[in-house]
Amino acid sequence: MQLADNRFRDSFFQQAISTRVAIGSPICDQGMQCQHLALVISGVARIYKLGENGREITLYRIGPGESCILTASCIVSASPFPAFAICEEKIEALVIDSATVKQWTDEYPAWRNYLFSLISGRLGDVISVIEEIAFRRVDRRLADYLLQRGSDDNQQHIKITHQAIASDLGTSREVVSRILKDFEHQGLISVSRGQLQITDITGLSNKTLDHY
Amino acid sequence: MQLADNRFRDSFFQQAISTRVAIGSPICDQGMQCQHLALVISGVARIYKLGENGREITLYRIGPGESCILTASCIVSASPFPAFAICEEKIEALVIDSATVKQWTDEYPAWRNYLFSLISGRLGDVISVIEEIAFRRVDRRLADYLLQRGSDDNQQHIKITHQAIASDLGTSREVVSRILKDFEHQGLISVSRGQLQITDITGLSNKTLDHY
DNA sequence: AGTCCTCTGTGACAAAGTCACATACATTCC
DNA sequence: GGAATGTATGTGACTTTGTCACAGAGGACT
Repeated sequence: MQLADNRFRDSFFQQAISTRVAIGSPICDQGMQCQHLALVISGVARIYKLGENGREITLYRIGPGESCILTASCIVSASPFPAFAICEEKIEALVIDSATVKQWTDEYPAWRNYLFSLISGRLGDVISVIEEIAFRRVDRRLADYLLQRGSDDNQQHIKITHQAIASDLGTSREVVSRILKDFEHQGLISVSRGQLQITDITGLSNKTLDHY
Repeated sequence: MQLADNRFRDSFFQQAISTRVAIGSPICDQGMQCQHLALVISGVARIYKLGENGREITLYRIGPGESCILTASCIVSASPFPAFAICEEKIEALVIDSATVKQWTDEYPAWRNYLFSLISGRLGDVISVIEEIAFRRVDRRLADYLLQRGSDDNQQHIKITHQAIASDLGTSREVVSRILKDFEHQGLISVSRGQLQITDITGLSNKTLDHY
């Protein structure tokens, strides 16, 4: 977002309250009415759905420069928050109360565009999730997931539990464990408690292909 | 949407072009850049995803008074349309080109709010779809689906093929056929070619319950 | 009657999810 | 060091869901 408008910049720094959220803390719970919009400066939040069977699925994550658009969407349409949000990496954020959000939306085009583009982006994210879970096999999605995670750190070393992977992909821990073991037997990765290592990137990449 | 603002009303009727879409016609294809926003006056459009295996899943439908918010989202963020849209019931619509949409968004608060609430609504719809396919069993979802369809016409008579149901639910035709046959054996419905009849609403309602 | 075309049924199999456990690893506390 | 505790992973049996390759069945039209 551009803070080109001086008036807006003033108002922004006047209204925004800085906060910190500790890792693991819940941010929003399903059914909450959102009174504030949080703009993330640093850290990561994970937005997810919780099924009655206890399974989870990650809808998307929010990083620096982004803000929880579900919150914004709730504020604008005054509907309850339809998911859960939790802090994954220590968050610094600027908090703006809902009345101010609305006011800015009326007054500042730049702010308006920022909100619109955030919502659009999330809508796209969420539709991608649908495509994944509705049409793609778990082993291929898992391969994709590992490659993506591995490319963060360029050592292809990933520190995560099977349960956490399952929660991201919206499947169960047993399924993840089984497939990881398969991958290991095929020499693509090596797994140990709470972490794993990709040993054959090209081999793993082939596993992501949908046409068998 | 309120047309309270006279200036807006004038501009609206000046810019909006009336169109009709025949049943079965495609409206948007995946990957398209949207140049227009369509406001549905009458009729229904179905927005869906298509998997490489040929399966489909319905994201949501658009009825009178609504408009394809994906289109709006594409216009605002200039990204390609991420799904398919097809006309299910003969549509009358008002078409507005994207430049006008943007202009109105800047000028008219009512229009802005309308767009925001549409996007929020769709985001909610799509998240509900995720919840369904990620966590609920197909038989329960199918029972829900039938009850909902049946309550349109209050005779609980539904004219639809198994394939169409499968496309709505994001599963395959065989699965739907199997479960429908189960329901029939349990005396809940009776099926015939291209249509079915609910014979035991309470029995079918019990099938929707997630706790076994 | 026969000829299309679409819709539905079926059986065998593969993939995914569930359940009830058994182990294995890591940390902390004697 | 060793025991206890808590979390993470492994496993087998089973159900549900998805896939494939067909076989029929029901209408519509000549």
